[in-house]
Amino acid sequence: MQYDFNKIEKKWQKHWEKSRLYSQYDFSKPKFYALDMFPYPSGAGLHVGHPLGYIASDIVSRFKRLNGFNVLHPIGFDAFGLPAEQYAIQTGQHPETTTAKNIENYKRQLKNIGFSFDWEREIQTTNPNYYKWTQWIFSLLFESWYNPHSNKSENIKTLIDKFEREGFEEKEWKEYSNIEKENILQEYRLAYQKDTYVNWCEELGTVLANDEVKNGLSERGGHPVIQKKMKQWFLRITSYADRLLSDLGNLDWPQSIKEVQKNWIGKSVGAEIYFKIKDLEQDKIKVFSTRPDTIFGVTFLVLAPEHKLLNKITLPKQKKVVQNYINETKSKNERERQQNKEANGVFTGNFAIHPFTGESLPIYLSEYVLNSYGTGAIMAVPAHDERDYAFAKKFNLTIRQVIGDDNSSIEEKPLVTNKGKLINSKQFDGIEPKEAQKVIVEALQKNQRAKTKINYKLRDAGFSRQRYWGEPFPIIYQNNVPKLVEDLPVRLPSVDSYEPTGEGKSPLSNNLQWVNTSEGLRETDTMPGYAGSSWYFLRYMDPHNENEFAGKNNIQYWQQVDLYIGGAEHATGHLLYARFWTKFLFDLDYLPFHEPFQKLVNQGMIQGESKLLFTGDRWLHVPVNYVSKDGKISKSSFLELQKVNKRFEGLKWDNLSHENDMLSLKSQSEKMSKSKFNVVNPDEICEQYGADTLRLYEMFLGPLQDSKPWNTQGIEGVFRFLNKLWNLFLVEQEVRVDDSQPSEYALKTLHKTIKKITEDIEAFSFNTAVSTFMIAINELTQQKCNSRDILEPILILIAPFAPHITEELWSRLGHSSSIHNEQWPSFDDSILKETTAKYPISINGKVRTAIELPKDLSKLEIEQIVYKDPIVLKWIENKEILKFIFVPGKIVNIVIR
RNA sequence: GCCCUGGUGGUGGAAUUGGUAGACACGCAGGACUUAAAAUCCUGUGGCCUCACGGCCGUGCGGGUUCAAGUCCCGCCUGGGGCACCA
Repeated sequence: MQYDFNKIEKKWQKHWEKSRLYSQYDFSKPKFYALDMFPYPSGAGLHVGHPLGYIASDIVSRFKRLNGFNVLHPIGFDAFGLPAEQYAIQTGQHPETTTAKNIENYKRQLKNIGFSFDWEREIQTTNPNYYKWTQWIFSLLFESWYNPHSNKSENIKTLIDKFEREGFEEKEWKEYSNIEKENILQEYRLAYQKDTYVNWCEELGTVLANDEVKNGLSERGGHPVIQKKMKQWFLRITSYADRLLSDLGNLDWPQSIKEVQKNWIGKSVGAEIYFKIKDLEQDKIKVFSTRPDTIFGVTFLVLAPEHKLLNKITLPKQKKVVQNYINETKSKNERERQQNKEANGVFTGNFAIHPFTGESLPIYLSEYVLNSYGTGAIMAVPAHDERDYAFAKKFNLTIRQVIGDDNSSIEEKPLVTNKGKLINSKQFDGIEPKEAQKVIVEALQKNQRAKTKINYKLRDAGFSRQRYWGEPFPIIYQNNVPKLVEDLPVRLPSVDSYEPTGEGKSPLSNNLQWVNTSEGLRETDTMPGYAGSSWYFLRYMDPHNENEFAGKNNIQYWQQVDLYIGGAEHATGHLLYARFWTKFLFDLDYLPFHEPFQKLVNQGMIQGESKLLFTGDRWLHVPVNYVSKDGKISKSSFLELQKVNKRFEGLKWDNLSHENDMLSLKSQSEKMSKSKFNVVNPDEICEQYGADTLRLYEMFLGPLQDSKPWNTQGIEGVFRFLNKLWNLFLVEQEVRVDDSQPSEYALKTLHKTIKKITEDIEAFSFNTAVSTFMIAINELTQQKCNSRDILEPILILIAPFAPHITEELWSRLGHSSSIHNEQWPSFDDSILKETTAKYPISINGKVRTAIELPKDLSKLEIEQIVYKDPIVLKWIENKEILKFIFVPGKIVNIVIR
C-alpha cells in the first residue's frame, strides 16, 4: 500500500508555515548558523542539482535543532548582475520584471522540497532596503585606508591627520589644492578610482574582474576580453593579501579551495633591485626577482611593453621598432598574447649597468613580461630560467651559468634549480643559493640598490560595471572630485533602454535627469555582481533593521557562519571577496570576527544523462522523451522529432545507421543544460515520488562532495524504503505501534542505528546514513517490532532527512507537537559494548561466539582455533580499543592503539 | 609543465582508517501471489573451476613493507578540477 505523499507533504508544508515553526528562536540556547550559497534565480528554474547542497544543510540544521541548538537557516536571492540583464534583453523585458518572476518560480520550487528555511528572513540583493547597506559598506571602503603600521583599516581621517602633521612629500598638506588632495587620498582609499588597463569585454559592453575572465574569455558567455585603459573603481583587496593568505590555515575548508585561493593570492618573497641606466642619471629600472642569488647570471633586462620608462629609455634609432611592437601587442587580446609561445620582443638600443660588475646589459621589451605584476620589468637570467633562456637563444644573448658544478650543463636547456653552489659569482662563489639570496640583497642594500620585497599575484578588484542592473554608486562628482552621497539608498532609476551603450558608458548615463543633481554629476557605472553577495550572510542576522546593516546584539549572538555549503566555482570570487569585506568590517569594529565561514563544504555537481545520436559527422543531443527504455530511438519517434526540432531537419533516416528500425544512441553524463535535453526538474520528482523521496535519493546518490550522474531508476529503491517505513507504523491506516517491551535484538538495532546516524551526520556521510535507515527498517520489519520505545526514536532519526512523512507518522502516533521540536535520542554504549566474535572460536576447549576477555592479557590462554581464517576481536577498556588478531593456531599480533 | 582530486562488480556506491572486500540500493535471473499485468514478498547475483563440499583469482598497472594492504611506501598508466609567460 503506497502512502499518499502529495497530500501529506502539502499539508505539513502549509502547517509549518502557519505555525511559524522555523521562524521561532530561543536565544537562551547555543546558536548554530547553517548557510547555503544563495541562488541566482535564472529563467530556467531549478534542476535536481541545485537542491543537493540545500538538502544537506537542511539535514544538518534539523539535526542541530533536535540537539538543542537555536538554528539560523536562512535563504535569499542574489539577483543583480549580468545574467539577469542578459536574459531580460533577450526576452525584451525589464530585468526587474524577469527577476521577480524568476524568484517567484524559485521560491515555489524550493518550498515544494520542504526546507526548514526561515522565509521571514528572506533577502534579495536587488531590494533597496538591502542595497542601501551594500552602498553603505562601499562608502565605508571609500572613507577608509589601510594603515600598514597598525596592520588594519582605519578611517581616512587618521591619514589626513597624519598628512596635516607631517606633510606629504616634503610639502605642507594645506598647500595642496582640493583636487590634488583627493588624488593623493585616492592612492590610499580602499575604494578608489584608477585610470588603468582593465578587462574589457566588448560583447557584454562592460569591464570584468580577474576572476570573471577565464583563458582570456568572459566567464559569462565566453566572449573575448581585451585590455583597455579606462578610469574605473577598484577595491584595494591587495592590502589584505597577507591576512587573506595566512588566515586560511585556521579554516575548516576543503583543501582544494584553500589551495586555489593560495595560488590566486600568489605570494612570493624576493627582492626589488634597481639598475642604473646608461647616460640616464636620474632614472633607474626597478625589477622584482625571487632569485637575487642569480644576479651574476643577469645578461639583459626586459621591460613590459606598457612600461612607463620605455619612452625615456629607447634610443632614437630604435623608436620606430619599439613603437611598432607596442602597437602590435596592444591590438592583441589577452588570449592571443598567451598563446604566443615563441619568444618575441625588440631591443630599445639602451643598456643598464650591472650593480656588481658594471657590465652593460642590453634592455629589451617583450610581452612575456607583464606590466601588472611586480615592477613590469625583469632581470633576465637565461641560464636558470626557461623564458629568459628561450629569449636569449632567439636574440643570441649571453647565457652565463651561476649555479651548479662541473657536471651540470646549460647547453640544451636552462638549469632551473635552487640546489647546488654559486659559481662565476666573484666573492659569492661557493655559497648555497638560499644563503646567497640573503647576503646578496644585504650587499646591494648597503648602496640602496635593492630591498627585500614581497609580491602578490592578487590584483585590486575592479568594481565598476558599465551596465544597468546593479547597485548605483553612492557617488556624486563635484568638479571631478568624487563625494559620497549621504542619503542612502541611491535608488536605481528607470531608463528608456538598459542595453549597453557600446561606448564604455553605463545605460544610466542616458538618464540625464538622474545624472544631473544640484550637487554635481552622479557616477553612472554600477557595482559588480559580487557586491551584494559579499556581506549577505550578515544581513540574515537582522534582515529588517532599518538603522544598521545588522544590530550589534544579533551579530554578537550569531557570530560566524558555522556551516557554509555551496559550489566550488566561487573559490576565487565570492569566497575571497566575502572574506575581504568581513576582515574590513572587523577592522572598523563592526564585527567581532574576521572570517565569515568557519566550515565550508562544496557539494558536487549532479550531471544529467544525455542521449546522443551520431549523424555521420557529429553528435546531436536527443530529447529524452523520444528515447525508448533501452536507449534507442525508433523510426516513428525520429520522424516526429524532425517535425518539432530544427536541429534534426535535413537528416535522412536512410543515411543513419539503424538496425530493425531502431537507431542506437550513446549515453553520456554531463552538466545539465537545456540545450542538451538532459535537465531533470525537481518538480517532476516531487510530483511522482514526493519531496521526501527526492531528499533521500539525492543524499543516497553518493558522497555530497562528489560529482555524480542522475539516474532516475535508482530512485525506486528509496521510494520503496519510505513505503516500508509507512507500513512499519501503520496497517491499513491503523497504527500498529504499542507499548510492548522491545526485544533485545530490536534494542540493539535501535542503538546501533542512533550511533551510526549521529556519526554519519557529523561526518557529512549522508549516503551511508540513508543505507543505515534501510537496514534498520528491514531488520525491524522482519522482527515485526511494534514497540513504541524503538519506533519513536527511529522516527526522530529519520526526521531531518524526510521531514514530511515522519511528521505525519508522529502525529498519527498521537503527538500534538512537531517531531522537529523533539530531542535527538542518545544511545547506550553498554548495549553495544559487548565484544562478539563473528565466527565461533574455541578458547580453553569451549566454543563460544561471544568472548569475555580477561583484564590481564597474560592470562589469556588459547588452546585451539577451530577456523582457519584470522579472527579479529576488539573491545574497549578505559577508552582504548584493544585489538587481537588470531591466525591459525596462535596469537600473532597484539595491537594496542 | 605545476598544484589539488579520484580510479573497487553490469550500475550508483560501502568498508569502524591496516583486519572476512563488494554493506545498502539499482539492474538482472528464478520463484510465490494473480485469469493476467502492476504492486508486494522470497531466493540468487565479482570472475573462473566444481553436481556438490570446496578451491583458485580478484579493488587501474608493476614492485615493496607486513602475520595481514582497497587502505602504507616507491615507480608508472589514467579520469576530473584548478593554475599557467607571476620573474
